[in-house]
Amino acid sequence: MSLKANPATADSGSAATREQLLARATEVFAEHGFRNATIRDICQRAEANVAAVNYHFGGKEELYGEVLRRNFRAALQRFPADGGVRPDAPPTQRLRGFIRSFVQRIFVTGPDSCHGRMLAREMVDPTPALDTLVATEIRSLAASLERIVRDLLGPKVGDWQVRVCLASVVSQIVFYQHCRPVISRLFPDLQFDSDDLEALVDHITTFSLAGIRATARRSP
Amino acid sequence: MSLKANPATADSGSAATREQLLARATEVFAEHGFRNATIRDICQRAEANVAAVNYHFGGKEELYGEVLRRNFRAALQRFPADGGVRPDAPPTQRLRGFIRSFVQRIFVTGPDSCHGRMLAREMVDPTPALDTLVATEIRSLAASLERIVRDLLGPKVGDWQVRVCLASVVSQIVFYQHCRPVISRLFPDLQFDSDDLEALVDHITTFSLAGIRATARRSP
DNA sequence: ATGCGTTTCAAACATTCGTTTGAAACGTGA
DNA sequence: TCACGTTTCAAACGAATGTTTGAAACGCAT
Repeated sequence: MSLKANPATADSGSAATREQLLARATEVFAEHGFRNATIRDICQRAEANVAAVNYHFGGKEELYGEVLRRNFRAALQRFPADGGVRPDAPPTQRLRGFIRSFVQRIFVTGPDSCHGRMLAREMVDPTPALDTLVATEIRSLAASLERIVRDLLGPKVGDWQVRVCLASVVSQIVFYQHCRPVISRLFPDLQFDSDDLEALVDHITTFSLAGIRATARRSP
Repeated sequence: MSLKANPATADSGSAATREQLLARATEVFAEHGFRNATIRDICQRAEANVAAVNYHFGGKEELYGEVLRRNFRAALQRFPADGGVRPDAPPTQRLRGFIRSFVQRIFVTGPDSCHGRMLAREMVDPTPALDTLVATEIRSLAASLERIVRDLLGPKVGDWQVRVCLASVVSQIVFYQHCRPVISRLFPDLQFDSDDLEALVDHITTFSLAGIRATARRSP
């Protein structure tokens, strides 16, 4: 609060430092989580001083919040929730689009892969940033899947059945993110190239469609 | 290595201290994970000295390994993998038994709930203890589900299809463990009493059976 | 070139961590 | 009661952490 100015409006070399900090912090937070990530590690990779984070963002927590929001939005922009399928397409196709985009967000390599790992870490050590993320991003994502599932289930199926179907669909996707350490140890030779990924999308879509229809059949 | 004796054979008050350390360490490791759990916290709850962990177990990591193995076995003993269903029962019933036991292990309250949280933490920060756990416990658990799924899929379905079906079944269960922070934020009023739990087992079983059969129909 | 707000920097601060240490307390067989 | 191995304890150690600090370097309008 003492000699801190308004770095947000600065656009000289300061902005470059800010960008480097955000980029490297993304890596470090994804690798170690919020708590175990160290400012020194971030600043070293960004070739900045240890005080840079506090100067530009006010602290570790504020930096983390910005990193999390930024990367989630970037991933959602690269792989939109609808998977490129028109809203007026039949629900089976919309389901496939949703699953396809979600799988891509999970399996993408490179910098965009960080958001999934950060989100996975939020599941075991939630930070205040998760509340914001759920409210601003995840809730609308869930709502878009809910519309698809409701269209598939029909109007007579209750909210509870809808919710557990949502869970059954999403779970099959995020499983490959959240349980990777067990999967890779159980099946060390198992890998997913881009063809396998399409096959995986097919599988999850088929599996889910059958499951949803069976639920609809059993419910009313 | 200096003045450490052989505490394992001691059965005086020393054994009580050891048990308290194991019990309290279970709580603390489940709450904070291996890295963020502190020996001081554990020893304070166990009403023991900070040096007790090093004396009785040799270090934090050894204590953690013992806690993890112990609790996983305890949960698996309380809720056996087959769910109390005979091995010669039809595969649909065996699937339901497997799912039912798994759901109970995930949703159980009290001390036995710790092993699920610890395992969830291993998914984002694997420790050497995970390798042991996969080799000794999880692999056989996966094998027992694989037998069920193979019986349901039939002999003509390939290994890849079997594996993704395994994933689809297990994922729906562990989802409620791994994504609880998001679920509770999306649906704050959602809770699972014991009736809901049975309904959830029904749902996952129905959903999975339909999914597996659809996969079998599509595969050969 | 000068002055001033902005940005960087090395150093230090206050905590917290796992572990070690050496002595004190304890328990038990002789 | 005594002696000795076992267990507990308070204290301290060394390393690592987020943050603060005050000065130095920088950049640009005047």
